[in-house]
Amino acid sequence: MDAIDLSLVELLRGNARLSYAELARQVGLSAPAVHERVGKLESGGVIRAYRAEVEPEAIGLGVTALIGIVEDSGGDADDVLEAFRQMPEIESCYFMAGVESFLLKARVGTIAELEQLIVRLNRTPGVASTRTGIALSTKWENRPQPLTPPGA
Amino acid sequence: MDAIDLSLVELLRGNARLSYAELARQVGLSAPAVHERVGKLESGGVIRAYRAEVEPEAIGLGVTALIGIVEDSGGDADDVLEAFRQMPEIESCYFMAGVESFLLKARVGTIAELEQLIVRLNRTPGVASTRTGIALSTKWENRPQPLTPPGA
DNA sequence: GGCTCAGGTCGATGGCGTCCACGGACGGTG
DNA sequence: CACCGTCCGTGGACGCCATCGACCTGAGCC
Repeated sequence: MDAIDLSLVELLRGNARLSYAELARQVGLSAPAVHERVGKLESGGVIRAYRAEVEPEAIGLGVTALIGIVEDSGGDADDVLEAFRQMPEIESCYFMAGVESFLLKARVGTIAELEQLIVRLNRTPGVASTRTGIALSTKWENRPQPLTPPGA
Repeated sequence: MDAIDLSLVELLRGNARLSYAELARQVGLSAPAVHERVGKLESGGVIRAYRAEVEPEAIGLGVTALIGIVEDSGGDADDVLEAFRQMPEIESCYFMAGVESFLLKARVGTIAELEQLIVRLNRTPGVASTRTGIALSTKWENRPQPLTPPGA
């Protein structure tokens, strides 16, 4: 992970469809060299995926909610997690410090679907209670921040 | 936005670096046709960006926090928003229903940096108080959910 | 019917991805 | 010091891909 790798990561976070030739020009290496570096970043787990970022409303997912989960004292966190994983509406899942063990970001089409999701969550074994906040609008999301090399 | 557009979006959400030729094979059109469709999806705002998804720890951003913001009664939400926008640590920003007007997802390198960020947030004009939760681990994030055509 | 337009296919061409052989820099070893 | 792997890069070659223009086809409308 040197400065060139960092530049490549930053370039690809900004635009994942840049060609290797273009990346090569930007970092001052040849295309095969860049190809190899990016390959190593991928297989080394630094780059996890390349994703198109889509306007959620355009694909019928207009409702965003953030849901805090309080765990049952007797429950097993792994089982709860597995149950969450089965629910495709849950886009993100964080294990949190605090009373609410999990924070979920969910995306659904309608408030009715959100209601159904919350019911399902509350019925899930290991879940004691839920607390839902609705996002009225998303100002921005997953904005890449400029990379400062570790130790700068 | 027909079924083919939806497939293209779904394919690109899964892997943004697919070639037009490969997309064409998957949806059963010619490459130029796919090229034109994807171009329209981009310029129509359905596809907002293509991003590489990076392991945050690998680029020195090991601490994830979710911060709720209570607004000052006298403040202007736009000014607050603009102040948030200037803080690169804030990756996502939702305008919420409820007492806490905003929910922020922030990513920093160390707890010390998080402390500094919280101090800056509390000093921001228009911000009455903040409430910070720390993510101990990210189970998953921005998982694309299977697309169901609107009305299915 | 015949016009027009949207949206597709086909063919050509220049650039790109990717494989391979080669070469210099570096560090450990007789 | 000379020697020799190893790492990491370059340059060339070749086939595939992106992209443009020309043409085709079906739907909607005078």
